[in-house]
Amino acid sequence: MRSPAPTRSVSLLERLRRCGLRLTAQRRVVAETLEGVHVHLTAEQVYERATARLPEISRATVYNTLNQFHQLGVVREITLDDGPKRYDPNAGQRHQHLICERCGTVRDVIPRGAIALPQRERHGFSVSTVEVVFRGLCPACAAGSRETSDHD
Amino acid sequence: MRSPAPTRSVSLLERLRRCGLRLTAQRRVVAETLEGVHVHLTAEQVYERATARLPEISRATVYNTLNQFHQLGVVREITLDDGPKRYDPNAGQRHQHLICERCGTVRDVIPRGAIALPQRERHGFSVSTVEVVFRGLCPACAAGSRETSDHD
DNA sequence: ATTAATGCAAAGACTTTGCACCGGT
DNA sequence: ACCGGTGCAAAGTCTTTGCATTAAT
Repeated sequence: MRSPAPTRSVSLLERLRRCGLRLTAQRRVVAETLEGVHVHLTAEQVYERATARLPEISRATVYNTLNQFHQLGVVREITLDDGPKRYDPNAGQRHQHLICERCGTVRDVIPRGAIALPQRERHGFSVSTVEVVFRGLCPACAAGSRETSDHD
Repeated sequence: MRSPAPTRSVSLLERLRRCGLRLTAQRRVVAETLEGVHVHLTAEQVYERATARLPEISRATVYNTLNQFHQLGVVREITLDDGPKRYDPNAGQRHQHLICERCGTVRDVIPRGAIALPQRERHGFSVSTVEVVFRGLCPACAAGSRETSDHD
């Protein structure tokens, strides 16, 4: 095959620069941590992984950074029924979530058709967005055994 | 008109008794508080309203009670992106939610058709439930003025 | 009488914040 | 050099918990 296309859509880091944020080691590490996985991590998990690459990083910075990313719209926040929030680097791209009820893993799924609420069922609300969450068991958990999360 | 039908589906309280829970004033008040509104309250709001009827009630009891109700499946928990959980007395009945992005009000809407994820987009997950949240502005907020919640 | 339920306050989980120092630009 | 960013620890928000007391059955 030919050389891998550099079309790899702008990296998180590049997008950060464009937003006027300084390119610090911490932000780089947080961004890389998020981009490297296709499941959605909690702030604590990001902190753990970031610490492996950059031991001095602090929790506060991880939280701050994740919030900044979120505000910039480059990362999405996912709130589960309990436990901490998770962060999804795949923002911008409209998508829905698949959550494993056993291990908590969160994955993206690409949307099919638009889901709309009929006028008469809107109770007068003006609807702007729709979120859909599918819950079930991930392959690993459905397989029977494991209880762990983080099937990277 | 004739006398109102007593068909009023079993009350929360009655359901509690059937679950073997003791019928205390606290539980009665919490149940009544939840049943009286058609928007979904936070634990704190339930506590406030309950206190009006039963001054001695404690926050702990409100939280405990809401959790019990949830575990019994008579009340549903709703987690927003931020802020505290909300409690929906309309469990059992399958429905979706309409959330006002300005004031945070949460209302129910009755489902239309089932929403399914095509086999090929399931990433191996076995999907058991689907949750849909519509976000927008409630009539009051859309109207322009107010910023308050709790349009009972 | 039994034993679950309550109230209180302390603890816990998760997240944000104030401030002095550090390091991109 | 400037000023945003970082790290630390303290504080904040929401929720749970331990234990002595109270009350439903």
